[in-house]
Amino acid sequence: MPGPYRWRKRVEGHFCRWTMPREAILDLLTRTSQHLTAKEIYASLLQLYPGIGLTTVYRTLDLLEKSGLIKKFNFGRGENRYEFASENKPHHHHLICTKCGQIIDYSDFANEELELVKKTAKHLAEKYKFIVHDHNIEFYGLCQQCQKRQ
Amino acid sequence: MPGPYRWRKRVEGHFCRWTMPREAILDLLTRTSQHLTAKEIYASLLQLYPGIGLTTVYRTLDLLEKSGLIKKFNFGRGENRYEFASENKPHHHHLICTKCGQIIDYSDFANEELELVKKTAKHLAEKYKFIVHDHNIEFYGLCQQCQKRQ
DNA sequence: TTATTAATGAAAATGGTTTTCATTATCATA
DNA sequence: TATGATAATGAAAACCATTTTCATTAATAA
Ligand SMILES: [Mn+2]
Ligand SMILES: [Mn+2]
Ligand SMILES: [Zn+2]
Ligand SMILES: [Zn+2]
Repeated sequence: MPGPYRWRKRVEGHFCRWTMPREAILDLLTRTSQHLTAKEIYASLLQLYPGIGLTTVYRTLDLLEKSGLIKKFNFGRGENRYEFASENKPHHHHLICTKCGQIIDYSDFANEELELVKKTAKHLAEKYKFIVHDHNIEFYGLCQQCQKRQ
Repeated sequence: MPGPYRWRKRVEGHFCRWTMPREAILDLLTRTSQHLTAKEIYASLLQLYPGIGLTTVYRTLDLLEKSGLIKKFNFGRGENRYEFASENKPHHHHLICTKCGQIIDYSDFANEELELVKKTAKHLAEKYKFIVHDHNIEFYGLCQQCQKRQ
């Protein structure tokens, strides 16, 4: 019920009404570096905001994604994961451990990668008349811990 | 019940027993250029093999994927899609239309891409002690038809 | 303050996938 | 070729992330 609505101004125009659950969900995502599922977000907010519903979490995540404030990922483990996105935050991709599910953000070789991505996107636009809006790059393998334990 | 079991020899060692459903599913995937869902495979085989069960399709796809004969993709539309994979088949990535779901294979700039991927993988191995086994690149956007209609 | 109606949350529904379990079919062995 | 051990199958039920429904609540404009 409280809430200074820190995000209201930055979010104006995207939403008809700005509410407590929306504030809480967006705020949580801006504070964590993790890639959370809807259930994890729900569980985390339940302490602060006992009345919140999982349905609202799903609906809010959809809205936030559609307005470009967050990004949705499916790392192939059944549930979607979300992370905050903004212009300030540097463009990055993911390293996914196929054993434990750990996700590492990396942005190495961002320039070279961007160059290749741009070039490819331009080429694909010509060859297939396909307009590229976004791209996704991910590496799959084993994290350090999972290499150790066999 | 018939079936010359065309794939048995190439598949030896991966499976305890080679069966009609396994032959049929693998054969279908080698014959199509599409990225099929379990249900699509099931529907397609039902004509040829009326007794087949969707459960078996799911189980077989898991096995085929684990033995590296096919690849599993989640293009963010709820169901997984599968495609045949082999050394002969050139390495490629995907262009996904976010409106109609069409999937286009492309392998342009494969050399440059592979170079960057290798370099990045090596760097990530050093920096994060992460062993890269595979990678995935996809472009999202609008196909030609979907650009036209609106 | 009030009225409008967008947003919420509980419960039920949905849909892809997995599990269970009795039956069937494969294949090594005789 | 016949046989037995057991891997594989398929129908039904369970599972689980997500969506839909609908009565209630709360945000905002007037
Ligand atoms: Mn990330
Ligand atoms: Mn493909
Ligand atoms: Zn790991
Ligand atoms: Zn399209």
